[in-house]
Amino acid sequence: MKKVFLKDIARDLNISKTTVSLVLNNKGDKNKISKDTQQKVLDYAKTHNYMPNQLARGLSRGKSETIGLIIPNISDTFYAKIASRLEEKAKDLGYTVIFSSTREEPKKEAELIQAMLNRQVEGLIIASTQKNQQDIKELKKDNFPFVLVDRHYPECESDYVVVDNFKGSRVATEHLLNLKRKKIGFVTLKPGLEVMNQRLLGYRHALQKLNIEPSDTLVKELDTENYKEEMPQAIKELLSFPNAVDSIVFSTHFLTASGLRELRRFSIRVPQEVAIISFDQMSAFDLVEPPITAVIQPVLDIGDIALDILMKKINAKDSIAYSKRVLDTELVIRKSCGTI
Amino acid sequence: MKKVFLKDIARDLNISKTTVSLVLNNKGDKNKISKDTQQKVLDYAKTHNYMPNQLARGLSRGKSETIGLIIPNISDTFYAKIASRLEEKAKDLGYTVIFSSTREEPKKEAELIQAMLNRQVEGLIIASTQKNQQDIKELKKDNFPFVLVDRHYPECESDYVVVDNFKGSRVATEHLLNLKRKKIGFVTLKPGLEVMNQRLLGYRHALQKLNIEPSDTLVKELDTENYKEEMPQAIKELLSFPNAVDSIVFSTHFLTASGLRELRRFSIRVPQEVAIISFDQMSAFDLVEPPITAVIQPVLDIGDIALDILMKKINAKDSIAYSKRVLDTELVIRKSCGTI
DNA sequence: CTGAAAGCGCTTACAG
DNA sequence: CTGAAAGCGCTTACAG
Repeated sequence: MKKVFLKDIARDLNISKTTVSLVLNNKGDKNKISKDTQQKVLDYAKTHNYMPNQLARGLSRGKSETIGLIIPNISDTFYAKIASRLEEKAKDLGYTVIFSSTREEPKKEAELIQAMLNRQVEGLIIASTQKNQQDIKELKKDNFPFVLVDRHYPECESDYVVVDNFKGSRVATEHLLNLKRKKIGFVTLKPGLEVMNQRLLGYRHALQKLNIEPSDTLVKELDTENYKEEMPQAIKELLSFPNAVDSIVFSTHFLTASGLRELRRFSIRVPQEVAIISFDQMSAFDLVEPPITAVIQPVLDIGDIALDILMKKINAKDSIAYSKRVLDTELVIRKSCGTI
Repeated sequence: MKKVFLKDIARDLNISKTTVSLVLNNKGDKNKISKDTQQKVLDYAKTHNYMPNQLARGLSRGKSETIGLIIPNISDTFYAKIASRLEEKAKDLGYTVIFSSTREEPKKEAELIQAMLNRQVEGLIIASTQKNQQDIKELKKDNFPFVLVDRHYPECESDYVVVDNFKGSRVATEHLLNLKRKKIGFVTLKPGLEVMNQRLLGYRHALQKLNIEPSDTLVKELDTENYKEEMPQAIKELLSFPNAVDSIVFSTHFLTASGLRELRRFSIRVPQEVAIISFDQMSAFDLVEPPITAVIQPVLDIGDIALDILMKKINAKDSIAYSKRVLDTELVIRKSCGTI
């Protein structure tokens, strides 16, 4: 199959490249190209399987029909689901998505944004490291279309779609309190992510409402890279004096999985001795023993809404107001918190 | 930040675009551009944050520095991991990866391949629907660099890196047999995927070696789309006359998860009444009760090797011999098969 | 040492 | 109804 170009069609049909291009872009009627010519072009293109070079087209029209997705890690189920959804939706709109992972490194995030811009993406969807306000501001200044997902910069106005982390975490903690748990531990990641901070605040708030002063020793902050190594110590400390927790809130799915492994190793019965609850989940959390009660995020909605907003931005001539969406989480009660 | 182009640098520095381009592409020395000029260009580029338009560059050089990844579904943990690995490695080589999901539809696969070619990807990594030999052959004929992962076409020579599904499944079944299980069911997807076929054959082979004739009623083939709806019936049939299985092999991770849910619903004790083993796994399979014995695939290796092969193909002037890699799986024994 | 010019494969005002 | 020409932003033989 020889590759066929515009000029080949033009030559073989004895017409100009202009005419061919117009017809192929459905601008034949508007430009009053005779039905006859149009048909000839269409037929030729079909039989010779003509396919335009998107690089050339993009360069010429100044648009690439590509959007970029920047996330911490495509192999995290949460982001993979968002990516999957975005890709499906975007394809329907004629857009391709290119993705890249930051591995939580702000430097990489900065590079990736640049790389994507170089590739002339028309818009960006970013789950930021939240340590890169600089570049986000830059994008804003250039009026470049982008929407933040999962994580945004509270001090820096922009389009975003996130989840109410504070509330989700508060509700989770209250669930434990309602079940008469008093000593509630909180296992999370080292500060740096506003998302995690909000979850911590939600936990604190729930306790304070009941006049329980949340002791700092009840909060364990692990390193994103080394959480598996640090988990045993964290769990051990939570289990012993002065903590001796009767329940633990884990601030994200992989911490829950890791924490549960340790609880098992210490032969702690869940939920009898220690109840656990997870912010966010993995696909087998309902099969785990006990099935894990979790705060669920509306992943698909996040993808849908983010793309909607982005497309609006891309297609808007003038700058339009920011869309700020904060979605609710859902508490799925299984068995890891027991009953009263 | 105004965007700056080659011509801007040339104008401001009073030199030609040629010189600027040469310097920026590290061809300054080779072309004997004076150190002085080079430095000026570099400085200017740096301070003005010059970034080349990749569309233009790609068009001009005839290469896009992009590779395409076509998979059934990016939100499947298996493919997500491959994607993650590929992306990381590719980035180091200066390549961007664009991905798209086929949702197991051969028609979509065909479209996606075309779309990627239009975008001038330099190579393709494909986990095919295995119902699209047509397009694969086309790629071969055009001598276009591509490597098949996870699934290949046995009758159609090409580069590929897959796993020994037959052996993996045989080993899994033998594990059950060694534990004195006699009535072994097999839950898989409807025919169409050679991968699944191999796993079925591996299961059959293990039984036949012990002169057990594998009854067809022991094999349940579910629909990829509706497996959740079909699972209850399948499990029910396996549990009752004439099957009354004492163990089940599930041919892929999500079937295992779904099947286990049903076994629970029927209050079947695993592994006492029915042992289960899973081909492929999910991240929480070690936390499930009982922790699930599984055949593990070397995902990272698949990604690494596939990319290696692809890059070799891309960089080869002449056509080179096909690389056909069949990797071994690993049996991770946990508790879902019990002991003797 | 450096530059003018052609070319990559398209699109699109503009002219007739 | 249709075409010649310029242009998108680069790269790269070629000439001097």
